[in-house]
Amino acid sequence: MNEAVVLTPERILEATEDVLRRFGLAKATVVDVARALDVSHGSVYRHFPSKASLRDAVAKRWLDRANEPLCKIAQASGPAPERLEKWLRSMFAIKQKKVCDDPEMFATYLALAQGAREVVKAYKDKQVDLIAKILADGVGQGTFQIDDVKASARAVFDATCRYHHPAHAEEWSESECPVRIDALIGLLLKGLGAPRKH
Amino acid sequence: MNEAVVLTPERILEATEDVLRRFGLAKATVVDVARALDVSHGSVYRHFPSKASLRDAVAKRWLDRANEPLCKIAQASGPAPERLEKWLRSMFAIKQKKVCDDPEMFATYLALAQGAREVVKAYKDKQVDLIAKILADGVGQGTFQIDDVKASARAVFDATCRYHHPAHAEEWSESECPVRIDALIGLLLKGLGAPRKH
DNA sequence: TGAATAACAGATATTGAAATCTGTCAGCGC
DNA sequence: GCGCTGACAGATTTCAATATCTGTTATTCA
Repeated sequence: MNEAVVLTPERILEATEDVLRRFGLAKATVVDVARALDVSHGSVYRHFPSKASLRDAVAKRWLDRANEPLCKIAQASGPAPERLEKWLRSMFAIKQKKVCDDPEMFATYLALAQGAREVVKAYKDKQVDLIAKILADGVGQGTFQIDDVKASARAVFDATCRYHHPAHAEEWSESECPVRIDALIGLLLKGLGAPRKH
Repeated sequence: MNEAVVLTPERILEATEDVLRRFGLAKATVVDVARALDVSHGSVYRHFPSKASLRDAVAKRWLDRANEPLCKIAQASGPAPERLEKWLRSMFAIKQKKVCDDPEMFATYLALAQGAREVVKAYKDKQVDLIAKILADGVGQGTFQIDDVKASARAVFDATCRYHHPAHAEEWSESECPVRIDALIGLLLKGLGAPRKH
């Protein structure tokens, strides 16, 4: 009965992800999670005040993991336009990969995210901050001409929403997508005041 | 029994819209439509081969009606940048108005549209064509600098998706929306090569 | 003493039988 | 004859009884 192992929030989150993977969001219950850990479901409530808070924590873990590579790009050095393009393409690629690799799990996390608005908002705000970081670098380098960095970062985030917001995930596999992404990124870079080489 | 009035597709569509308004998409049945027209439901099937085709026709009517004012703007004359801005803002306003005025009916039509992919695709393509028309005018006027008008039109459409795609309708009422729309439109106009008169 | 439990109430989900709906078609009546 | 009807089969939906789940708490046990 796992008597040597203490029950931690971390282990509960791990088990919850397993249960979600196996049963999906609709079928996953706190009782399932407890069963997977071989404890009573009451014990789970000692570490998370509600099922909703447990779901929020899982969502946060997932989003934070997905954000890691983007943080690295934003904090790197180099010409801002290239870095912004790389950042955007990475973001699209990360999402696209998640859908392709395991559409079912993606759907599960998507549904999960819909109930964790606060967490999602923080995640989006962080992404806008990362874009703003790159834009600010570009202004410093003279490659971007921007009045309001924060507002422009938000505009870039909004403008690319078709290729990162999960509501549009179904359309990411269309064949014209890459060409359209190229056109969009080109338009945005030009709008930020970065002359396109070639 | 309405003996003087012939049963036409038009009358059926009218009745279907009424039924949808009253019962919503989930509850609306062909039997309801027939009852509203005081005919047997078999008669409806004389004019529409299936419930799906009836729904498609209703969706098309609705979308076409919504598109009318935008066609006018695209076909008007005047400086392209101003016209594009007006076109985009009108598009946002039309959608936003629909959500505000009757959120329930909007949800109904949204669900309806999800099942009428062909119709929706045609509608979107038409909107991209309208944008392309304005862009081409701008190129002729020297106010836009664009390599590929068609691709740029699509990029503008994609970039503004957050403010016209119904998947984002819930966010349209947020207080920062207007300011974010301003930033987005500014960025796009700059990207199209139109110098902003501040 | 403090982490875990087991029993519990109210809320939510499942299930299968009954009702309704979709789509078809032979026939009625204008 | 032509447009409509009404009855029908199979698919889908409803509904209410039944089971399960969430969140709480008094109790156990180490």
